[in-house]
Amino acid sequence: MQPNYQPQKIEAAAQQYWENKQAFRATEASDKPKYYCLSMFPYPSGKLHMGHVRNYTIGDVLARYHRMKGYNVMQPMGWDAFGLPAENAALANNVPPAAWTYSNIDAMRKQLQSLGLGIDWAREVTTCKPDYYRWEQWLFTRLFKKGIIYKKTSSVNWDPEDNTVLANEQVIDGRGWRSGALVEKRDIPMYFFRITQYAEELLQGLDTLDGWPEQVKTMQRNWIGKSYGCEIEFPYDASIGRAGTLKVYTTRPDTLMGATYVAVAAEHPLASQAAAGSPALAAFIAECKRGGTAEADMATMEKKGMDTSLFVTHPLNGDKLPVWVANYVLMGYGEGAVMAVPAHDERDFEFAKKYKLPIRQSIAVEGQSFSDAAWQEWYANKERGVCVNSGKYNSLNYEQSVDAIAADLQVKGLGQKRTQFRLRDWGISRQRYWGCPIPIIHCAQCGDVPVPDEQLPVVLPEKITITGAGSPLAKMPEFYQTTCPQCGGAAKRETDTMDTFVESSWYYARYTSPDCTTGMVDKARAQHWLPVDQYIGGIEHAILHLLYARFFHKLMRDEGVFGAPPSPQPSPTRGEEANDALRAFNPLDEPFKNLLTQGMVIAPTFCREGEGGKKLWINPADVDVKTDDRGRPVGATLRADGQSVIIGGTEKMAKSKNNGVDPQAIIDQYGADTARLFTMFAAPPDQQLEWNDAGVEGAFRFLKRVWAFGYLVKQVIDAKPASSYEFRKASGIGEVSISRSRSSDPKEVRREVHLVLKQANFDLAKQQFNTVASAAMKILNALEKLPIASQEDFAITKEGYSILLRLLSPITPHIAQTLWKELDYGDDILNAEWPKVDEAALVQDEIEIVIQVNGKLRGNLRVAKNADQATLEQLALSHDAVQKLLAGGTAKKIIVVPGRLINVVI
RNA sequence: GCCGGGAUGGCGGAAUUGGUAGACGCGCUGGACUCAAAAUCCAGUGUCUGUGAGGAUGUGAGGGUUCGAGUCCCUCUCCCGGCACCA
Repeated sequence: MQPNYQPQKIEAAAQQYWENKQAFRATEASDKPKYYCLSMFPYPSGKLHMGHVRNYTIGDVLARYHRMKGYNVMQPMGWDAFGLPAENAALANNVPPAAWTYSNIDAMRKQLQSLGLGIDWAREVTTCKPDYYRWEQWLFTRLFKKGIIYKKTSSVNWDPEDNTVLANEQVIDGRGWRSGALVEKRDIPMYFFRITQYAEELLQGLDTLDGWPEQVKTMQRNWIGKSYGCEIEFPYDASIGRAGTLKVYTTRPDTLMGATYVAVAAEHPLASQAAAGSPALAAFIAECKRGGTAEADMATMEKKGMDTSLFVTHPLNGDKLPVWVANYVLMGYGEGAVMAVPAHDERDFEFAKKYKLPIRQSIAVEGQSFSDAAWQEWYANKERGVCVNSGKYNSLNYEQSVDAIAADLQVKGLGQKRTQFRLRDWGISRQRYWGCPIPIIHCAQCGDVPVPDEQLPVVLPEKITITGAGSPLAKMPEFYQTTCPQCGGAAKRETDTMDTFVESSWYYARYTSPDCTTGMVDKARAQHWLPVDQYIGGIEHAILHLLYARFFHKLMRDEGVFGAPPSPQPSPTRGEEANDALRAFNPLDEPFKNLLTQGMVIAPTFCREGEGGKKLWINPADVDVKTDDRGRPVGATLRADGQSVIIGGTEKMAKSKNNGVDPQAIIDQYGADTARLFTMFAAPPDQQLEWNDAGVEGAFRFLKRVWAFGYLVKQVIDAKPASSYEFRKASGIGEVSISRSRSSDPKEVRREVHLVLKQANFDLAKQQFNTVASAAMKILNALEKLPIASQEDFAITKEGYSILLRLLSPITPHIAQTLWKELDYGDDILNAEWPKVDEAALVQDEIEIVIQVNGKLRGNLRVAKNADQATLEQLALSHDAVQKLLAGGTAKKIIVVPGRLINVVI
């Protein structure tokens, strides 16, 4: 055994050992319970970043821990290989997206392997390969025939200079990122997944996900946004062109009597109709169409509107209400029109003040007085309000007035109660090249015809030149010229590709049988491995990816992909009790049983002011930070020139701030175990992780101590000592006399080790790995204090060290495996049993309890473990500090918390 | 703007869920070893005050509940994630 810790050497050897044994190959043939551990697959950008290291280390810790706990673990890896960056790289470097992607995958696979992850690489899935996307196309054609996929027009960001659709991130301050042209909204036909048909099930399914963070479920609930309200129709007569009704949806029908105007979106038919006779209005509508489609922009822009000079009739009181066009009303939401109640909606209030529209109070709250001078919080309160100025509805509360108003609307045929979802259907058409081709053929005779099974996959041509303008496939006749599968006539293939969220919505299922050539998955293997027992990924995926994957799972279930009958679905008509039975987790309904969302990796930033105030960002690796004699930073200098630099904030590692740390550099210098230990130790998984070079050094130092201690144990083992003298000689104590203080008492050390192990088990259950790492440090600290001067000392040391290695094994597998074997604990720590707490070792005769006076710490006492309450009270009262504060008086009350404290109230 | 989080020493964080705030690590200070440095080891380290034992104070800000609050309630500030075409 080497006396020094040499990570490069032992990591290569351990990885070779696992490779030779095919240690991480997962098969269905096992009598152990299965554990499917999945980390979100990466986009193959070409370089591993710290976020990946963190994500995959967390997954690997869970996978290895469960293996030692006796599970048959499957941990796969693959590539989310379609997407925009490949096209951007093609533009920048003149490399075809396919070639760029495949070489990135090769580079990243090597990097991931150097981290020592326990991955079954035989299950690797690459989404840009036809054998994967073929089955996505297959599902598409089924869903198209079923009507789950349909076509409609929808708004996109249009760059009028490049004649290209832009992604939201390509729109910067309302302009195209490359052309700089002002972006406008343009309506184009797209394919949509009817996810709204599953809204109710997606909502109710959240109740079965006990293993998901409450935070994520709340975000999804709010995103789906089920609301209870009314649809209301405002009639108009032939005086404005032709007679009809304007339909709106509102969650506040109780305020209907306070409605003073209605507002429609710029794209609404009534708006177009009014614009025909008004150039000013037409100009305003054109202005509304300027800018991008991102919701955040729409919600933060200044609220603007214009009167159409049209009027509609209030359905209950017959008032004439003006129709306005407003930029904050969106055609894609609800009916594209809203009734405005300025007195009880903050947005309508602002709008009414700005355009001097009437504000009419229709809700009152006791003890509050209404004034239209300024908005007050209570105006929108629906719990405490009652109707006023509302005729026959006066003094009714929210529920009563909604019932009464809905009933009256229904009698008139002008409205009814309706539940509504905020969730919109999922548009998946992309006018891009590097994505999965949409398997549709457009025939002048037969319309949109799905590509027949025998013609799948529709293969994306990989030899191509990207220009950045327009859709490349639309310029390739050899791709789009085809014949109609139905009539055999000349036809045109669809040239749009699918949203890359489609590929990432079912990869978890494909991993169960990546080689299956007869369907999306092999039914038996999918049933064996699904659901994913533990899914790990960034919190930024809390809504979109995780919602789409849940949706896809249900689509596959209903298509019979898993080969089991679908479970009964929740339905409002089944009643609450019937639905209760569906609140238990069902692997056919939900793909991910447990979810862990990790925080981002952040790092300090440094910069200098360049010309014109432009900031030049400097990599932290090139900076020396000076501190005062207490360790507070007082300044920083650039190592290259010794001149000072500005210390910026701590931000997400990003190219734009030049504060990234290359994981490969850390692995090369310290080894994968150090990188893994630091990322686990520095913060709990769900929090942000601040990168810190000194902390990395600390992790490395700890592993060196672990190794050195192992070397010492090995020396004692090899010496085969038979007497106290020989133990002392072998462990290096020699003749030095030992005073057995509490920290060097063998029984106390053993107690400490088992106590820490107990806490570590608790922390592992909470998935709080930073304190598991600190538990390992505590165990080593305790063992180092115990002199090995006897057989008993050595037995406790060996037991403690075996616990330490097993605790470390999931986090730093290479060093743990190497030492496990060197010290003859066994051949393979992967299959070692997880250590058990010896409760007998924890027992103490005397315990320490705290004495408080009025809740303030005043001292402590060592008392017999089973002292009774009266004894404890007496002991507390006779305590010096308590006597002093009592000053001869008596205690009002004594609170005894068993095993913890006594609080004397005076 | 809307939805969801977060804030604890010089720094990352801990506190078994209302019971000793600051575990563990980093940094810093002093010491040992060394010709010296590195590495390693030992001791100390929230702040203020005191020679000292000690005392006061302290978990983003302000208020409240409680014998007792980092933890529960109310109000506010700042920071982060998402907002449907980045993945």
